[in-house]
Amino acid sequence: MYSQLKNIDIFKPLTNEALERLAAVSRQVEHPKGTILIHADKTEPYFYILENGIARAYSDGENQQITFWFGQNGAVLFSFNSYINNGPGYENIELLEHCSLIQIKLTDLFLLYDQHLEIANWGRKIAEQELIATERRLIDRAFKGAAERYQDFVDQSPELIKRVALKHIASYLGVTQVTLSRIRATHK
Amino acid sequence: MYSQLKNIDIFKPLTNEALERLAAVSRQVEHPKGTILIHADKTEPYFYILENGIARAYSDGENQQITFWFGQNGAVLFSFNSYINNGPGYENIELLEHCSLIQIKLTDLFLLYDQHLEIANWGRKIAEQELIATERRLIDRAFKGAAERYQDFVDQSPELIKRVALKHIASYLGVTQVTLSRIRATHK
DNA sequence: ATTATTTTTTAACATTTGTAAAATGTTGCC
DNA sequence: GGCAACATTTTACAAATGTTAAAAAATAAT
Repeated sequence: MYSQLKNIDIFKPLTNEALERLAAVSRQVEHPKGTILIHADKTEPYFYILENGIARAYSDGENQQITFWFGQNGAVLFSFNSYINNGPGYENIELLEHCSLIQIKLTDLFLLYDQHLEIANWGRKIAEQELIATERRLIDRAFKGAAERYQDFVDQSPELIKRVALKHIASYLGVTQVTLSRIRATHK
Repeated sequence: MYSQLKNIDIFKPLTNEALERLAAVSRQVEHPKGTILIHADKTEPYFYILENGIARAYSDGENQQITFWFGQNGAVLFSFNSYINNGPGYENIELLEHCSLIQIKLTDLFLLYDQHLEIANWGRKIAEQELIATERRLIDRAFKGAAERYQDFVDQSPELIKRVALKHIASYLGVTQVTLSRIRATHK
């Protein structure tokens, strides 16, 4: 396990000693495309790191499903509210392809946070990086039109454009699929 | 300083020992209404906790200014990108009233993060709470219309409605001031 | 108190985006 | 191949929001 974690970007800042502590509570899992790894309204007990494949987080509304996050190689994947407040979350996470993941039980991870300074700071940085990315998206929604957001997405996530259904990308960008189609028809 | 921090919500989970370590690097400051405490495009060296008063974070666009955050009693206040990546940020933070704040130098805080397990986890939780709040807002934008977002804001932040200019609230809610006026005219 | 300045509302019109439904394209399976 | 299921685009129309400008109201300054 240790030698496997070593190759994943998110673990690279860690010393060998910290990595071993994490490796001791990690195990590798694989799940087929279509698996719902995290369920809304449940307190989910696991934290994952995506080794291979892609996933999306979405919430269910009245008559729509909103995708608000995509994860690729190296992304951390967890129920925000289970992880942060130990309560049921609002998001589902679906694997869009066959995925291999590192799985860590949240109780094990929390124990390490309370015991190991370096791992606590590693967890702090994970939250901070997610935070800054999420706030950037909120601000981009205000400053950029839908067409520009689409273009940014194409530029910054060429893999996702190829591999993810446009209906998911549309809701991620904050528009309907019809609007996204119109944008694509115009800007090419 | 120690006895002062003790009364601020955000410090309450801490043990006396940790609180003393933080108190040792904290100092109280006051600034008048209108002060720009954090400047966009600058690496800001301080972290603040708002003791009294209200503040907003905003970014400047071509011909508009977008407010994307409000802080009240107990809020943490810092340049995201200075704090997280030690680089210049994108936000300005303006005090909307005369404010008293606790000021901590980021270099001092980072030193504590690297020395003190409890404080590292305290910092982790700060980022996590901001993260979950920010993501909730992003999702609310997708599921709720502008009128409902306004009503939620009125319900959840009655103080801000009273004390903050509507033009700032409009951009916080993701609409123009004209649209907010229309919503207010209809829903009363 | 009066004037000046800023904020908020209102109006008219333009634009964008949404909704619903049909048409077309794609994928996988037998 | 051909059918079924699903994804994407297109069309026509409706609704929501934006833009610009001006009036009204509120706030601050002298």
